[in-house]
Parts: sequence; C-alpha cells; structure tokens
Amino acid sequence: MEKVSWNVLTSTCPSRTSLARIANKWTAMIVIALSDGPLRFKDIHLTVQGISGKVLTDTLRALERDGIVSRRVYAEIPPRVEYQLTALGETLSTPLGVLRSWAEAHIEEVLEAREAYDLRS
Amino acid sequence: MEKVSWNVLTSTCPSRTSLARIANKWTAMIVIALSDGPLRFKDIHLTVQGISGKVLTDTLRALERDGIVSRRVYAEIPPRVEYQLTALGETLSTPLGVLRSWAEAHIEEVLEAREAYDLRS
DNA sequence: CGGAATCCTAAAGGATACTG
DNA sequence: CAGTATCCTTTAGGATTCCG
Repeated sequence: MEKVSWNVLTSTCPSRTSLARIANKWTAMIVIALSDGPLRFKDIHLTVQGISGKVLTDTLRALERDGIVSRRVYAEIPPRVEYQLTALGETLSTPLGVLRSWAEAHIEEVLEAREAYDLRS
Repeated sequence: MEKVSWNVLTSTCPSRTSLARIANKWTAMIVIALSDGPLRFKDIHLTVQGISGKVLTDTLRALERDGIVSRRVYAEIPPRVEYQLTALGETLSTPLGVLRSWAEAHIEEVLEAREAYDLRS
C-alpha cells in the first residue's frame, strides 16, 4: 500500500505548482482547443479568441514543460508548428471540458447572482 | 429546442468571466476546503495554507458575488462568520476536486517532464 | 475574529517591432 | 508562420496597520 503524500493545500507541496498550471483560464482554453486534435500555432490563436501572441507562446511553453502538450516543428517555409496534447495532457481534456461546460451552463445563474449582489452592496 | 449560445472561446462571451473565476487555483482550493461543509474564515485560512488574508477575502467576495459561496454572520463577540458552498457551488465540488486529484496524482510525472525539458533547453 | 484600508512588489498580460 | 525581444500597463498578491 502506497501512502498519498501530496497535498495541494500544503503551501510548499510541489503539487500546488501543478494545480496552479491547470487551474488557469488560458490553460483550460488551450487544452480545450487541442482536445479535437493537433493544431498549429496560428489555429490555436484563432480558436482561443483574444489571447495575445506572447501569452499563447508563454502558456504553450509552460504546458510543454509540464508534459501536457507536445510541440512538433516541420521543416517547411513558411514554418509550420503543430501542438498536440500528450497522453498526460489528454487526461485533462475531460476535467477541463467540464469546467468549460459549467461556465457556459451556469452563466445566467451567475449573472443573476452578480446583479443581486451588486444591488445589495 | 434551445440553442447553446455561450462559448468561452469567444473573447466577449460573458461565460469567459465565469470560467476565469472557477479556473483559478485559489478558487479551486477554497471550494475544496468548503466541500466537507461550512467553515469559518479562520479555518479556511488555516486549511488553504499560504493564502494571505487579503486574497482570501477578495476571493471569497468574488465567489459570493458569483453565487458560489454564501456568507453567514453570527452576532457574537468575537465575531463568527461562516462560509459555505451554495447549491450552485456544490456542483463545482467534484470538478475542482478532480483537478486537485489530478495535480496530486500526476506530480511525479510533471516533475520529470520539467526536469527533462530544462535539460534539453 | 473578521475584516477594511493602505501601500507596495511581483507577476500577468498586451503592443509593437523585428527575424529565420 | 512562428516565433523573440523589448517595453509598457494592469492585475494579482502580500505585508502591515487599524477597527467594530
């Protein structure tokens, strides 16, 4: 029997750095975009609307570093670079898709809550 | 038949603001802490290690505004304030718990990926 | 105890220009 | 096309002090 020794609620636990990466809106949107299959940089950029090039690059690098996304460069001109979820990254596809669905399914409720809150404040 | 009109991938869609709230490490940890039942401010503070008082207050306010958490003040001295998940907030308990479990379950793999990435860089 | 208020630093994020 | 590099603005977050 192996004991569970990781705990995100412990401030020094390494698992918290991993939670910080995946519990992030840009990560969520990029993983969602890649859930249907590999995409090149430009297509992720078009799919995840409003993200700046810098943030997209930074986030993809971080995801690659964590083994969630892999990057493949084709020796073509103009260059073509494809990103895809790794096996590890695919295990995030469903959980983050659930968050996306939650946000879309409950937005009316959330908007009403905000309105009510702002009225009482 | 109702059409789904919300899409977090659209930059102006209100649902994105909701995703930004729930796809957040502090939100995740606070909701996880409250999953076992109501807690007072101080106990959340102790459970979610390393969070500052300001950030805890700010995040709780935002969650209350979004209808995810409710706040109850007891007329006592010293004051006692309890926070608990609303019915809406409880629907987040499992999804965010999954993210937590993911972070803890895959941290070795992530750490190895980081090491490998840093070596090739 | 549970905050609010203030001040400050660090990190996230954006705009632009440039390059292989 | 897919970046880098640079500079800049904005937001997140932390430390401290004070208050009912």
